[in-house]
Formats: sequence, structure tokens, C-alpha cells
Amino acid sequence: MYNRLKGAIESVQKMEAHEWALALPFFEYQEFKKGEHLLQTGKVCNKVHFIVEGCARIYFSHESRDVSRQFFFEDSFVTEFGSLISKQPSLYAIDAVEDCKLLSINAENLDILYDNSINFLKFGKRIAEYTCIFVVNRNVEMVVRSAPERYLRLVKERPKVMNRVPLHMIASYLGITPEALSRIRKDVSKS
Amino acid sequence: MYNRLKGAIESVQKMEAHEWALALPFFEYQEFKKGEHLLQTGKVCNKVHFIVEGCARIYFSHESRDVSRQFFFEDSFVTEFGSLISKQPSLYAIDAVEDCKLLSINAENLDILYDNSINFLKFGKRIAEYTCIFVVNRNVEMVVRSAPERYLRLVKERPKVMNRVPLHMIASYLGITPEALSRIRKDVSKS
DNA sequence: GATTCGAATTGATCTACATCAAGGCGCTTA
DNA sequence: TAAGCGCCTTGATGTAGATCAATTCGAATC
Repeated sequence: MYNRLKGAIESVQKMEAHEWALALPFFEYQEFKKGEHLLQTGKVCNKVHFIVEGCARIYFSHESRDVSRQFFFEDSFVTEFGSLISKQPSLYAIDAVEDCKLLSINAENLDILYDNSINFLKFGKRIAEYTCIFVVNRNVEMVVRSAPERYLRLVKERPKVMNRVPLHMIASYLGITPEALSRIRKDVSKS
Repeated sequence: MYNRLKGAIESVQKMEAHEWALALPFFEYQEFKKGEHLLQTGKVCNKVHFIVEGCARIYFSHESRDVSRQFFFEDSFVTEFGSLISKQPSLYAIDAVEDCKLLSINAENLDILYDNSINFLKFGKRIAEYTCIFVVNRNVEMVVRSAPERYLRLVKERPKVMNRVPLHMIASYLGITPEALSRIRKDVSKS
């Protein structure tokens, strides 16, 4: 389990042995059942979670409807940057789409890590940069592509999302209603 | 001029004297006339620009129409993260909306800075994090607010954009056509 | 001062997707 | 086995904003 974590981190930034010695004890194992919240709207986010197994999502509520912002699967990290960094109440919630096994580090220990390990600092910078690029790209996709195009790209590029996330969550992620997604799927399956 | 740069950087991360001694010589002064390109689509971005005076924007072309992604004014930094980091040809262009006076550092020197100054590394991490939060927030605004709401928020929160950027660029930034923006402005001025 | 050309406005029409309302289908829980 | 309840689908209608086409305005150039 910890090897999975090490592998995921080293794919971004190589670490020294002493850095692992410092870091690994900070990551605590925890489990969440499907539907449970890793972070609730209005609470300050003070954790970064590594997903060993399962699926989680960030979402927000708007006019009594959930809007999914992003989905996360095994071998990736989930947190709410905005709240984690600003220490302000989160505008977003994180919940388990499937039962989740996590290795989680809290904000205080993360800061210790950044202050005492230059490679973790580099790791943090890279993660933020990649996230930034990813989010910009998603922005552009939303502007440039039609709803059916966005759906087809999701099917092609992120099959895990299609296979493991309920359609109504996918609909809001694509920026459309469940009804619209249903019709798009019908059209696509015809041709 | 260099004091403006120092001030902008120190508002994010304090630096030591030796770090300034290393960094400041890396920043070269340059000027761009309105309409000139700081970065062209298809070229690799290898600069980060600090705007001393003027206004620049990142945009891309889609179906023979420009879509503005963001506007930048004096005392802020402009670059195209995606291309700068991946070293791949940029999907986006950067041009001068007004005549620009810049202090620019190239990618090689930036890497030297990150490798030899822990505070610049922290600075880089923070900038990426703030950018990430800003971009996510913009995403959400696009989904949650109607076009008139987005327009009114821009008027209120970023008057510089309204005062110094042509309307057709603002329209594409808001995700609508110039015609739609014109009608929204008429409606708003009535009430 | 006349000319020009892009920017902005205005009007008429079209369309993608939302909204509202009603079923059906498949899980869970008893 | 049945009851109940989300989830997904389907149909009818509504609407925000796009598109197309034509002026008008305004700043730069000669």
C-alpha cells in the first residue's frame, strides 16, 4: 500500500531515503464507505488524501442540485486546494463515489514536509502546476466543444469515469442535465 | 522598475539578499507595441513576463474566432504554464492589449533560480497554487452564473478589464458573442 | 476634411439545451 | 416476494444566447 504511494510520488519527483523516512509515517490509513464525506462544505480542508482503492469526487451544490467538479481514482491525490491553502471554509465537498481506502496526511504534517524536504517542495510545486494545466484545459474544452463532443471525449479519454460513476454525476460534470445526457447517449448509440 | 518587481514577488514570498542578487540580473527589460505577440501559438513558451506597464492577454483561436482566456495588467506575471513546463508547442498565444513594458526571465534562468533559491521555489509553488484556485473559481463561475451575472461581476470585481480591454475581447472572455454582450449592456443600462 | 476599416449596435431568426412532468427499470430492505 | 425508492429515460414545451445580416459609430490614415 505504501509502495503504491511511493510509486505515485516518485513518478512526479524522486525522493531521498531520509525524505521517505520523514514522510511515510505522516500518512494514516483510513476507509470511507460509499456516500460518506471526506470533506464537507463549510469546513476547512486540512487533509490531502491518496486513494489506494476506490473513487471520490469534488462537488458543490447549486440551486439544490449537485455539480461534480472532478472525479478521482486509485493512485491519485484528492484535496480542496483553495480551502487547504487559505484555511477558509470550503466552498466544495468531497465524497466517496465508491468505498475508499485512503492514505491521508494532514495540513500541519504536510507543512513540516515542505519545510524539511526540498524534493517534497518540488513535488508540491509540480502537482500544483499540473493541476493548473489540467483545469485550464478543462475550461477550454467546456467552451470549445459541444455537449456531445464532451461526452464522446470523456468516453474515450476517461473510461474509468464512464464505468464507475453514475450518469447523473457525469451529466453535471459535463455541464448538462441528466435528461440531456440521456438523449445524447441515445443519439450516439444509434449512429 | 525593479522595485515594482521585488514588491510583487515579496507580497507572495520573502526573499534573502543573496536571492535577489541572483535573480534580478535574470530579468531583462523589453517593450511590446499594442497587438504584438509575446508568444505565438505553436511556439514553445520559454519566458515568464512581469508587466511593469500595460495590458496583455492569453487567447486561442477557435473556428476563426479569438477566445480570450485571461487578461493581465501591471504588477502581475504572464506566461503559458502548459507550454513552459511541458516544453511542447503552445496551444495559446499571448499578445499586448496595450503597449507593454516588461521584465522577462527565460526558462533556463528560471530553472537556475528554482534550483538555487529555496524561497523562489516556494514562490513558484505558491503562484501555481493561487493560479490553480483562480482558474477553478473561474470554471465554477462559468457554470453557475448566467451571462448577465458574469458581466456584472466583471464590472464590479475587475474594473480595469472593463476600462482597458475592447468589448469583443471581453465578450469571448465571458463566453458569449459580441452581439450578446452588447444586448446585455443595453439591458443593464436601462434598469 | 474626406476616407476607410474595424468595433459596436440592432433586428430577425434559429437551435441546443433546460425545464417540467410522467413513466419504467432495477436495487435494496423487509 | 413485495414494497419502496433512486436512477434513468422519454416526451412536450420554453428560453438564453448563437447566428446571420445590416447599419452606425469612431478612431486612424491620408
